[in-house]
Amino acid sequence: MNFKVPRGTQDILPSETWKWQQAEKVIREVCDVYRYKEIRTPIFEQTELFQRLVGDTTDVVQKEMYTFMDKGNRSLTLRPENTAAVVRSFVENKMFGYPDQPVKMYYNGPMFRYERQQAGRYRQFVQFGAEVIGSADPAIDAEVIALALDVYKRVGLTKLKLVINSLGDTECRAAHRKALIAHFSPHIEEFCSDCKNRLEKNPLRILDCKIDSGNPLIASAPSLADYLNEESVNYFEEVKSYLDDAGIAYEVDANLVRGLDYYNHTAFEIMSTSEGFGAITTLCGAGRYNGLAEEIGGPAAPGIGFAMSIERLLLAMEAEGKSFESEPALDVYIVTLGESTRRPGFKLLGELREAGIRSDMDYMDRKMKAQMKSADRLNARIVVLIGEDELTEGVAQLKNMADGTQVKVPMVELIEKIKANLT
RNA sequence: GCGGUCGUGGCGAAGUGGUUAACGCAUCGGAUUGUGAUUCCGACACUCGGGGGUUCAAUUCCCCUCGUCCGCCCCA
Repeated sequence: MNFKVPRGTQDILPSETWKWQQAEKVIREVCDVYRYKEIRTPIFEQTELFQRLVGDTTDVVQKEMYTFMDKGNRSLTLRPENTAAVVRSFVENKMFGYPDQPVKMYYNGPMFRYERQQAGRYRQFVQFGAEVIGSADPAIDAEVIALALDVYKRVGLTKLKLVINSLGDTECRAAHRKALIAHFSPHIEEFCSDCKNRLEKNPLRILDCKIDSGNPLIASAPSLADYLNEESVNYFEEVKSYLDDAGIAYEVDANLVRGLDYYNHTAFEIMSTSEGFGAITTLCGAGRYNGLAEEIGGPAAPGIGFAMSIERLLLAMEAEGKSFESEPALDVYIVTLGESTRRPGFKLLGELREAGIRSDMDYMDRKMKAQMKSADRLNARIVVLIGEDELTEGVAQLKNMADGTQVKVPMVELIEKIKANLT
């Protein structure tokens, strides 16, 4: 074979699509209950949108984007995440003028990041996410968290951990940033090369560094929590109390920093605690992004949202031994014997399908025995057998595959009989 | 971008420097002129990811390359 899927991508085969459809069905149902409406934005956007909103210093923008020039010499990028696009659409379509505020939306679709593949990480992956734009009510933060958790709950996941933190507003982040630079600067030589770069660009990320996590300067670093202003502290307290009221357990991690620049105030992650899940345990990442709409010329419109990977949701289900209900079985398999019976069989097949009965027949010119085998393998509940004799008699054999019983039924009554047998 | 691992039929999986590359599953045909199980019989890789080299001889040794999976960074 000369062709292969591009690295980091995968085919989702017919034998696998059922569980994807089930996962997506759960998502739609939960979002419907929460009154979130689906939004579908393009797969690619202007490169600058991501540079501006996701942030120039982030790994996503610096080394993970699929960027290309189109024939009009425009720089476009396959979306690495979808919040930027949703905010763009919110502003572009003047959703801030909608009477029902805040605007609650969800999306589900492929995202692209140029990374080396490993368990639970792909170059093309599917993210489901929800965004609420227009409200800065701490209750909506709790609602968004609850929505994400409900999806996991509905697919049966229980080994989860919710971690939250407050990143504060721009004012406290600036003060904290200054303090971090002052703290690390004198000793920056002790840190890894990435952290040296982070010092000026985004010192907050040093706290998150896995390489330098043992360095005592990390533990002694000024905590963002100490720099939160009163408003930010109050907001965070409110969010937590809403979670408490909702009976949602969480863990506060002062070092939780998200990888994208636009986050402020509430940040959270949902991780799998299932053993043997692999190195990557983050199922869902999220945060509040007040000010993002203004960043691209829109009005002040605070927002919050999360994104979760369907691949990882499915992996987590597997790790916890959870699965969806199995696919519905084939109702009827038509077995024909002899050339003259094929056309009547095919005609019957059409009638069955018109009646909404899941049915199929042989297209491989198989012998009768092999057709029966096919019916068995396909898990057909009923086999309708038409031979030359049945044809001249105007009947068909109706065989119940579960108990092996077989009755002769006049063709005119066949569909009714089958329906009765299937219920 | 870095590190490790692996690459044999549709799938799983042995194997050896040398005459016809095990086996299991699946598939197809037959034993059974029109019936799903089991059993039995038969069929099914001019070829061992690709290229180059060493050798009388390479699937097996060496190099390169492509790809897989896993891990690091980072993330979903």
